[in-house]
Amino acid sequence: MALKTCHTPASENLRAESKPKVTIAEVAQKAGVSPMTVSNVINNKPNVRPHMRQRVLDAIAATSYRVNPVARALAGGKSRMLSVITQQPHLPYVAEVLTGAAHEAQKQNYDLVVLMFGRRSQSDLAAISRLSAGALLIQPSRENLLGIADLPEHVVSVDGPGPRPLGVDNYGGACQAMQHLLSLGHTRIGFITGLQAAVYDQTPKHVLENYDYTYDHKDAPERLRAYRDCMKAAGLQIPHGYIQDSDYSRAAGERAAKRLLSLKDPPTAIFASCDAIAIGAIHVAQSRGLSVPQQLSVVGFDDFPVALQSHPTLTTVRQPLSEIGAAAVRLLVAMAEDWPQQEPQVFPTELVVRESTCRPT
Amino acid sequence: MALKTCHTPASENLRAESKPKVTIAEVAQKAGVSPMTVSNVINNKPNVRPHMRQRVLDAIAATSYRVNPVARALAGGKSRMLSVITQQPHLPYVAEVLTGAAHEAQKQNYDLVVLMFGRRSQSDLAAISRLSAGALLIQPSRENLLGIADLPEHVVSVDGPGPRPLGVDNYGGACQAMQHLLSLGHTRIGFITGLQAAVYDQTPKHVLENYDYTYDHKDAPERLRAYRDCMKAAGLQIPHGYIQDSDYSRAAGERAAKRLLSLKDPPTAIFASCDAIAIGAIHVAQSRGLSVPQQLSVVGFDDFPVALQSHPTLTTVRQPLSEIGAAAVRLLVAMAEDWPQQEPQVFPTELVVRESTCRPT
DNA sequence: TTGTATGCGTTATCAC
DNA sequence: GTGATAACGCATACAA
Repeated sequence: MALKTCHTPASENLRAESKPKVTIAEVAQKAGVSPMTVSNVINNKPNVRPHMRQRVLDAIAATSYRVNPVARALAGGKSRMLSVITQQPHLPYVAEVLTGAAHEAQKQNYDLVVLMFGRRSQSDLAAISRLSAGALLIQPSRENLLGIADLPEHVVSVDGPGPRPLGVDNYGGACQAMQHLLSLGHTRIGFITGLQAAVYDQTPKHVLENYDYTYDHKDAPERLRAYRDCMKAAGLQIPHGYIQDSDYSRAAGERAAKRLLSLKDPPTAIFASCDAIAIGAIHVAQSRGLSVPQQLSVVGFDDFPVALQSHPTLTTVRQPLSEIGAAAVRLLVAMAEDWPQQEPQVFPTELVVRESTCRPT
Repeated sequence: MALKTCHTPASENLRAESKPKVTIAEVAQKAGVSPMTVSNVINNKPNVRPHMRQRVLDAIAATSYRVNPVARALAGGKSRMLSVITQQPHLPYVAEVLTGAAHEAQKQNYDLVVLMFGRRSQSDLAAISRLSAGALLIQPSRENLLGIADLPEHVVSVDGPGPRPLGVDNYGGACQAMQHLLSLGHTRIGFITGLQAAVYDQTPKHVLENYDYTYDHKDAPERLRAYRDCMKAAGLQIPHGYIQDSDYSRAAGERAAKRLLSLKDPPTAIFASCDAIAIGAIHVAQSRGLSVPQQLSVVGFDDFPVALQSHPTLTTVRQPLSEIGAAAVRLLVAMAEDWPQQEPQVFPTELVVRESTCRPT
C-alpha cells in the first residue's frame, strides 16, 4: 500500500538574465571620456582626478558594466583569482586544506577555483591556470606536476613534491604519538605504514585509470622512520612482524591490523599512519573481543572528523591542515602582489589525546 | 627527552617550464599555410584536405603548440569545460554529486572546474563561468542564483531552485523510511525536521558572513509532509511534541532528540531528516542508557559515509547523488553539443536497512 | 591628467 | 579548400 509519491514542483525556470555585453567603450561614451580613463578607474590607477573618477563610476553603475576578465587576461592584465589544483577535492585531507584556503582567500579578496586535473585534461584547464594569479597544488604527484604544462608564475604545493612545499613535520608528529605510547608504559608497539611504493600495485585498476596515484611523498616513510627511531631510543627491539604495510585506506588498515593481532606476541598498542587505518584497527580489535583501549591502545595520525565519530574516540596527531591552506594562500597572494615574504614552510603537529589510549594492563 | 625533530628535505624546486608561448601564426608559418587553416585543423573542421591536415599536425607537434583558450574564448570559440558552482565543495552532499560529475565529465572528455562563489566574488569567477560550456549549480540558494551575473548559456541545478533542477524524490524517500518503521510495528514515531526557514536565525553569525545560507529548498518540507501523510494514512495521531525542529547539523539534531526523549510518552522510533541528525539522536539515546535499536529505532536520510561509521550502523534512505551528478553532466554536455535530450529530473531513493532499526519491544 | 595607437591569439565571415 | 580581414574587450606604452 504505497502512498502516492509526489514530486517536487520542480522548475520555476529562474533563467539567467540575458548577457548585457556592455563594453568599456560604451561606459566611456556615457561618461564622456576615453576608454582608457575608464580602464584606469577600474584598476584604481592614481592618475585620475576624483571628479572624473566619480563620473566614470556613475557611468559604470548606470550601465551595470562588468569587466570581461577574458579580454583582460588576453591583454595581459592581472587577476585576483587563485587556482587550487587537485584531483579529488572531497578527500578529507584536501577538503581541510581547501577550507582554510577558501577562508583566507576571501579575507584577501581573492577568488578560488578548483581545477580537477585528470589524466588527460583539455587545454582549457591550463588556460584557467594561466588566468589565475597563482596556483595551489594539493598533494600533487610528480606525474601530475609534469603533466600540467601551464602553471601560473606563482606556485606553492601542499604535501608533495613541487615548488615551495608546505606541510607538517611528519617525523616530529610521529614522535609525539610514539612518546605518548611509550610514556604510558607500552613496550610492545606495532606500526602500520602508510602508502609506500610497495603497495602501489594493490590500488584498484579502475582508480588508477582515472587518477594519478603515483605517490612519492615523504610522509609515510618519515612516520616509519620516527617509529624506528623512537623504539630504538627507548631501548626497545622491534619484534618481527611488528611493522605491517598498508596504504592509507581503512580496508588495508584492517588487513594489517589482523596480521598484527594474529602474531604470537601481539602488541599492546598500535600506531597507525593515519586515522582511517586506526579506525580499521579498532574495528578489527573489537570484533575479536579485545576492548580498546584497555587491551589495545590505538593512535592515529591526521585528526580527521572520523576521529571523533569512532568509539572510543581516537587519540591522534593533528595536522593543522586548514592553517596550512590559509598560509598557502597568503604566500601566493604575497608573491602575486610582490610583497615581502618569509613564511614558515613546515608546520608543527599536535598530539590530541582522546579515549583510544591508556596504560597497558 | 624529545627526539630531535627532522624536517622533510623540502623544496627540490621543480619549477614549471618557461612558457613557450608559441602562437598559431608560428605553426602556420612552419607548415607553410595560413593561420586559418591551422585553426580549422585544430577544430576538426571538415574543409581541409588530409594532406594539409597532416602537415599542420606535424607542425603542431614540432612546435609543441597548444591553443590559448583565453584567446579562443575572446574570439567566441567553444570550450569543453564545465563549471560546478558551489560554496562548500567538501560537504558530503556536494562531494558526492561532485564525484559523480567528475567521473562523467571525464568520460565525456570534458573538464571540470569548481567555482567557489562567495558573498562578494570578483568578476573573474564570472568570467570562468562564461568561459565554460555549461554550469552545474549544486544546492544553489536564490541569492546565490541572482548574485551570479554571468551564468553560461546552459545551466542545470542540483537540489535547489534554478533552471533545470535535478534531485531526488524527497517525499517518496521519506515515505519509504516511514513505511519501514510502520511495517516493523512502530506506532510512536517521532520526527526531526531539516532546515526550515524558522531556524535560519540560529545559524552562527560567522558562517552567515562568509556564506549564503538562505535555504528555500523543498527537501525539508517535503520530508515533513511525507511524515504527516504516512502517519495519517496509518491511522495514527501525531502526539504533541513528536515533531521537533532542527537544521541539518548533528548538534541541532542532538538538541531535538533530547527534547523528543524527554517527552512523557517518548517515541519508540525516530525518523531524522538526515544522517547527521540521526547519528546525533543515536548518541543522545545511548548516553541516556537506551539501546539502539532495541529501545529506540532510528532512521536517517542521505546514506552518507557516516551511516556506516556509526554504532549501530544506520538504516537510512539513500540518495543517488553521484548518479545525479553524472546525469547533470550528461544533460549539460547534451545541451552544449546540441544533442537531443530527454533526461529524467527526479531520481528515486532507496531504503537501506541496517542495524539501527528493529521491531518495538 | 587624459587620450591614441597598437597588440594579445584566436575564430567568423566572406571573399577567392 | 584556402586565406585575407575584421572583430573579441581590454591594457600597455607612449604621445598630447
